[in-house]
Amino acid sequence: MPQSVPQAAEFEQYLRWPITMVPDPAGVEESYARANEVELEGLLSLVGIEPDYIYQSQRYRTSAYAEGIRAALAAREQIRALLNEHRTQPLPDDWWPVSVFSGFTNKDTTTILDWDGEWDLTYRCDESGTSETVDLRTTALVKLPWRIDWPMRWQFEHVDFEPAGKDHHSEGGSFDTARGVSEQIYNWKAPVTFQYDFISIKGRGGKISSSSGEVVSLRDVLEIYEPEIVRYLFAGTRPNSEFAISFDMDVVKIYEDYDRCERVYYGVDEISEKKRAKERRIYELSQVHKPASEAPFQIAFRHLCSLVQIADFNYERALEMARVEAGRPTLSEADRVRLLRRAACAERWLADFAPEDFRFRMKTAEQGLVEVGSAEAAAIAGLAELLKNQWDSLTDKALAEELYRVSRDAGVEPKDFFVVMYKVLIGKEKGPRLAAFIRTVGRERVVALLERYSGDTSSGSAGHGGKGESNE
RNA sequence: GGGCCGUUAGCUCAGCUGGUAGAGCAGCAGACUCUUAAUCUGCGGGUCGAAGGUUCGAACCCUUCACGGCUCACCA
Repeated sequence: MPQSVPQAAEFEQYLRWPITMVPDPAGVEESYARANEVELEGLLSLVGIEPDYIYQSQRYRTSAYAEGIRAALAAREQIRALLNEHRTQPLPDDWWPVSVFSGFTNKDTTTILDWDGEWDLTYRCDESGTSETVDLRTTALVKLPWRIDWPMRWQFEHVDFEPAGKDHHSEGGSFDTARGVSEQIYNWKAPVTFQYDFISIKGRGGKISSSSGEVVSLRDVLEIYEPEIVRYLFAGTRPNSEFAISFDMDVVKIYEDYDRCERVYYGVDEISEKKRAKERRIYELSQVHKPASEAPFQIAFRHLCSLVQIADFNYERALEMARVEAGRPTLSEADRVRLLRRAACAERWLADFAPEDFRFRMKTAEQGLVEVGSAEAAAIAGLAELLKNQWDSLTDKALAEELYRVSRDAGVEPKDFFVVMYKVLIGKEKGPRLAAFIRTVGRERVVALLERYSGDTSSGSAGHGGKGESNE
């Protein structure tokens, strides 16, 4: 019973039913099967995949496969022999190349009694003990098992290209037997194929496991990665090699890799001609829409993580900070849309997967003060003074130097001063590189936080404390 | 048991149709005293899992072996 079904007990009754007849647990779609289709189709379009869908359930429901099913029945012994080639246990004597759902209980617990050589199939419902004869041309109850269903559909839909996972491509796997069935029974040449490897998930903190039943879907991936980057993961990896979609620190690296690929594509980064051609192609394949004519404005993911937090998760403000930093007059609408989504991914990642070191929240003037010693208070006051008076002339580098000067003037070890500053600004002992951080946060906000320490002083002491927990 | 895929610098991996090996991260050093995977610069010699073979020449081809992982023989 999948985790996505909250009413597990109530749904017990549908076990062994065709999934197309099981109701949607959410009560929205016509069936559980359809609900899953709708979900997937919606997600696929987000990454730019918009196929014409063929619904097998409709094919079966309308008896479109009647000919194919009859052909399988007629070739019963031939198919049995083909399948037995790769089986440890030969198929039992009463085996038929079809499976039947009971018209009485909807379950697949049935026994086939007879086939008349044409369209009539007689079966018994094991639970009710009732028998009936159905016509293949009108019934929706008769299906082909996978290894026969697959080749039958190759012929029916005229499939000439179908890659598949390595489970199908193992010797004796379903592609193997399907090829035989397709060519010998259905007179259809097996499609061109290749084998792709599996994709795994990394960095979800051990929660993901088959035993817990937690499943990671494209939806989860898209909460962390932009659609283009999801495509990039696939475009940049050979199909037949395994890779993992990471939710841990690798996320930062993947974003950086993608951004570099983008810069190469637009000729911003120089690279050898050989590699360039490859990177360009990977970039093209990664796009959901046509690549823009101009290089998009980039904000590094890791930097955006900081900006988004400084801006208290107001994405627009985060982008505005980045724009100002980069000295750009404006942001194009396309850039805005893209970066807002990236900001949302950053927030999601910070909340769910980022190491603690990445996370912080700006202190507000309403929050209580942290304890600081008198010397430290003096240093803070000195810095506040400096920021008020010389803000416009301070570069990152100049400010960094001033930080040392200010703290030494007040008789505070720079190392301790940094700790105090982080506590004052974000309530932690560490944080982003201080000088650049202060400049990004902005004068008003920093000064407002610092000036609160100008008045009375208490005799606290700045404590130390190791902090090095990382999850793995 | 069969099949597939790996085994390249500490780590993660690139190396197209063979010409004697590379990128990121870490690490080290330096940008006046530094703080996290948000700055910049310089530095890395690893018997390319092992042994044979083909070749003028192999990490890339062939054979065998070792180790690791996945997969099939139930189901869609």
